[in-house]
Amino acid sequence: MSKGKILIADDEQDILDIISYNLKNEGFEIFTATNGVSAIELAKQISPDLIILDIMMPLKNGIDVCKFLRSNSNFKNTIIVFLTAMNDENFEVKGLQSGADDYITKPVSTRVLISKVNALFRRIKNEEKEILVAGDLIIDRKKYIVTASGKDISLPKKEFELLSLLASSPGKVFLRNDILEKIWGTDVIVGDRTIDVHIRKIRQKIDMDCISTVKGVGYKFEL
Amino acid sequence: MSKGKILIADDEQDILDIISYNLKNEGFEIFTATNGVSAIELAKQISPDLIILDIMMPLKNGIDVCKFLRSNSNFKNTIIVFLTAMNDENFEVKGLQSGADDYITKPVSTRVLISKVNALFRRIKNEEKEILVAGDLIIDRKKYIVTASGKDISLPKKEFELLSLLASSPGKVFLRNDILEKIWGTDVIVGDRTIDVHIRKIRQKIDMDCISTVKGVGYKFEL
DNA sequence: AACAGGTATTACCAAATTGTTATAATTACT
DNA sequence: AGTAATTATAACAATTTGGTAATACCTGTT
Repeated sequence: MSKGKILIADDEQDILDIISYNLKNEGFEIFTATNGVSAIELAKQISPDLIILDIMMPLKNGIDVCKFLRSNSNFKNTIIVFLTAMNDENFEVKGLQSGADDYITKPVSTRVLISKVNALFRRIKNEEKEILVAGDLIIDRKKYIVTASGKDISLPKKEFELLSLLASSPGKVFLRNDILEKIWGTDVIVGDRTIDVHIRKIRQKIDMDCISTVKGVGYKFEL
Repeated sequence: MSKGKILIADDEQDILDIISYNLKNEGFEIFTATNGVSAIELAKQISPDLIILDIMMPLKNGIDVCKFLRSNSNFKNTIIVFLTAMNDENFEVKGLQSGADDYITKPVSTRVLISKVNALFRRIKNEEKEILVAGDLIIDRKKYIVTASGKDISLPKKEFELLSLLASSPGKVFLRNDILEKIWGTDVIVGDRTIDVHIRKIRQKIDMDCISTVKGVGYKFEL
């Protein structure tokens, strides 16, 4: 059984080859596309676990592909990451805003690539884990209890869920919309500042510096 | 009676010592092995409830040990977890694929270790136990009798079942829905306040402070 | 039919949680 | 540096939730 299906889209054949080769060696099942349109086609057919998208591609660029996929509920649980050139600072934000989970900067070493991919796959499993551990923080989803530096902290439901969500994918930036959808649901409408306030309360209660703000995008949990 | 048998296999004596010490303190019965082969031998002899395996060990590595044990029906219900070094991204996935239930990253803090192990044990601690003991409370499911601080308390059916359910996984928060489903069944529809009232009666009768409310979530039994 | 034990419902109250608003602080951009 | 956009904060308001006690309902028994 393969470790998972990965779709890679890039217009440079060399890059496609290198990445494919290495990830195949790691035991992943690899599919490739050389432009945005065929990336989408292929994605629909094979339902990959992870999609690696180059930004600049013919027919449809990576960001548009990502937006399209994200708007399709079939890909709600698909991990999408971008391949970006080192210098393009902007794409990082744009990429994250379009709903990507992470990005990888080109050129990328084999080792980094592999460990990133493995880390991303690990995330899938984390979301349903009973106990999340991050540094000094233990989040016990069964007991509904958070332990920070040995002290039990009881968070009310919303705060707990929010922290739990963020901590389920350390490093991943969660868009405000995603957070709203996952914690509040689609039908409930709450004001703009609601998330901030909850984030603040969490930061206050567990006094660790582990939730950081990514302006214009969202929040992420880290270390 | 010990809280359970744990076999720890690691080639570094230091780690063995630290983990053993802490888990013994927690009331577990500890056995150790320093290589894969003797881990298997020992496992056969003592039938541990939980096996903690280092990946890199002499003679037979942790993954192979795990695969072997999993192929043996005697160990179908044994919990197997890996100890992995932080940087070994690969092994986590491979480990889980080989049939392990979880993994613990090295170095691990005492606190994390203990809560993980306890959580794992909670998994096997069946909800079908005949007699539940929690502190001063004895719940005899066959006789339908609860004894608190030596005094017998007779609870009516629903109250008994409710207490019995909560006490079957101390610490775990039971959602109202779960409770309704397990005690009342899916087809019966009862009002919103029903659970509360029963909880109240239980609290009243056994006068201990052992059922706590997690607002918006449910109830849990503790100490 | 009246009773009794167990179970469910209701309505009201208190309290915790959650959401909003207005204002300050920060950041990003020109 | 100045401006606009975004986020942080604190105080407040609204809502939800659970606790409580009294009451009604069932089912089987006498």
